[in-house]
Amino acid sequence: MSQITVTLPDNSTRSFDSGVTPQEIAESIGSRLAQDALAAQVNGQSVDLNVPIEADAEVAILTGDSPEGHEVLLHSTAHLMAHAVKELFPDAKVTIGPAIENRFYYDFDIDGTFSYEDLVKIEEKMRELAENDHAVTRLELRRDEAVELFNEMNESYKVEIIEQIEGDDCISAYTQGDFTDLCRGPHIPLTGKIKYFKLLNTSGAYWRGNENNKMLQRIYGTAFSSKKSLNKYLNFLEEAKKRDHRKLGKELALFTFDEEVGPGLPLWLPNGTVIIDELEALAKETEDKAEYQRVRTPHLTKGSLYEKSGHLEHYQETMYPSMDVDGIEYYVKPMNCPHHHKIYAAHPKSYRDLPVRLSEYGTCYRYEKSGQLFGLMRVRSMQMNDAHIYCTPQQFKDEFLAVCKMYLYYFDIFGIDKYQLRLGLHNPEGLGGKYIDEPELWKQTEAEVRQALIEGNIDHEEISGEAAFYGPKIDVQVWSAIGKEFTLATNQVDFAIPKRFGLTFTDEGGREQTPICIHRAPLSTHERFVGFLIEHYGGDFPLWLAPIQVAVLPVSDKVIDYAKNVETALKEAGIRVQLNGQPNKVGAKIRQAELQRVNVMLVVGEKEAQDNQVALRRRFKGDLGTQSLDDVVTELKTEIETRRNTYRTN
RNA sequence: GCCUGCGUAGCUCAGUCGGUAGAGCGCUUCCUUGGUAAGGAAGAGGUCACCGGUUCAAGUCCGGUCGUAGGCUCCA
Repeated sequence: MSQITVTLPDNSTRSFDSGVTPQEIAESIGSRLAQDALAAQVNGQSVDLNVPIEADAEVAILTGDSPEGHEVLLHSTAHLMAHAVKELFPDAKVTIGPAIENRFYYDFDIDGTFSYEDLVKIEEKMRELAENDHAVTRLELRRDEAVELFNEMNESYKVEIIEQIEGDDCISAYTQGDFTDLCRGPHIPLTGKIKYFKLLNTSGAYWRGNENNKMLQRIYGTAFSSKKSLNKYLNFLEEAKKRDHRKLGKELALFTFDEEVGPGLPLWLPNGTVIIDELEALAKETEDKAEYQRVRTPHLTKGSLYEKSGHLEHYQETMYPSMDVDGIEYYVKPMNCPHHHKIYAAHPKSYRDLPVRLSEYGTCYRYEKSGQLFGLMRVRSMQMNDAHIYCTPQQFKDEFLAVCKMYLYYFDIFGIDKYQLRLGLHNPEGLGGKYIDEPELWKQTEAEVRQALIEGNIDHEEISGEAAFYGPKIDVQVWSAIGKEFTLATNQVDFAIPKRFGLTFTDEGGREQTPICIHRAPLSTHERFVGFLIEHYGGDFPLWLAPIQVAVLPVSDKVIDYAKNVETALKEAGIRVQLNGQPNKVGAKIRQAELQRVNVMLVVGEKEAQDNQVALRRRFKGDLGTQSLDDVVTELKTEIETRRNTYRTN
């Protein structure tokens, strides 16, 4: 028998007989590794542990600690769950059951639904099947054999999948006990390797995600290779719930919804409005520096404008129904762009006027389907941090980059470091339908955008079929505390609508030309951005954003007059202050301030009153001793004015 | 929009077998005047989401509507 050389991840090499399996390699390294091994990677390809290796190869043994190994574990646990469901509900048909980030799911076609009690039973059955330690074996079939096998089992969804698998590759299935499932693999070798798992929740899910298809029943679950990491994940889910902006929004009295007002229509309470005002102040300051001009436009507009802009054609289902005014159709506006185009068109433009940058905190209304609404993150009335930049083709790259840089400037202020920039491109099949039919312009604009990003050294990912109907766009994705993904900032290039609106400028040679338009909303909508910030900060806003910046806590009523002086001094310095004059002990007042997440507490008693001092206490830092009132005011003012983001030290 | 769960005081929640509603926090008043996360007492506060049905009797059972939660799909 010939020998082969196996290279391990630490670059060490070992010799084995040809035909050695990853399991045997793991055993030769150590019994602990052999026990923990779930699958292997051979030359970067994930494979089962019992696949013979015939030639020299790079081999990595996968345990649940690696992302790839964890994925195998999750996927195998999905199979275990399907196995359990088939035992308990023989009429259920299996469909798909992939691993997703830290979780897995499996969709079943069953009569009725899964109840919470069913979940408990399924989990029990899974434990039983795991303890039986069934071998998981791979089966390789020709297409016709596979169709026959799954037809016999009456698994029509699997047959549909097999028929759509491309290429002539053999089709694989995995069997454990009485359960066989179509699957590419790899899988763990024994069900006994699955020890720490939990089913999380159920939901409906359309077959292939298409709402015209049958609704299946989905079960989500999770699995880990140790009890510790499972508990860590479950604990993370609990902690995330505490950061949920809907919960914190209620606790901190930031916003509310009212049944009689309507779903998706938030009411901003005074505390939340403070945050919005601060964001607007930041945006105005930044946009002034970048030479934007502010404009205002109406909430209502004739339908004919949206016919011209293409919104009625491309966007109508997310617009509120029209209203009849004097026999003419009007709509509440879903976007500000057509109005801004009209402002551009109000006066003739020379190339000397460009770029024109029009900004507005414009209120828009969008009819989102009821099931889509989600706290502040997806609402039906919203205020955008919107602007449209009109420029010459020569100016385009610089303007585009300046917009991207503005995102990064904001993200730095807010300490947002987990985000992903996505460049959405058109796909040629969508031309004339989803996308404006200008193939050459698409190519040219996309190339320029890509070039601008490269020159600006801005990391991004390109996604085909994700453009706006009038041009390529950049979305900045972020994740909420509970793991939902959202588009925060957005930035779109529009080479089409300015032409439709007849927007022009006169160039150096006296010729009329059409400007390019950049749509941009770096701070998203007020609603979504505040929702995101609540979760980002976990309710502990930096001082400049905090609705209540300072709480003044008199030790007793004897010093209430001095406490009022302190309050006045802070107010005069432009600091948002709350005096707690309740007849309580100072401990109780501190507790109240802490629960409201007030970062700065000024305790004042007779000692402080004597020589104009305050005892400073800060959240996460505790008692910081007595200081002069003037010094504290100066310090706080600086912290607020510089929008410092570093006070939280834990 | 679709599937499933939930809806009781301002908030968090209890309410068993169908017999007309409870706690803690918060709020108001009074007592206490205090030194870094809860001092004490009393009081007010409810169309049990809404509409209808079953029943001698409905917070509880049934149907519908609205809202909300978790998903599917889309999006700022």
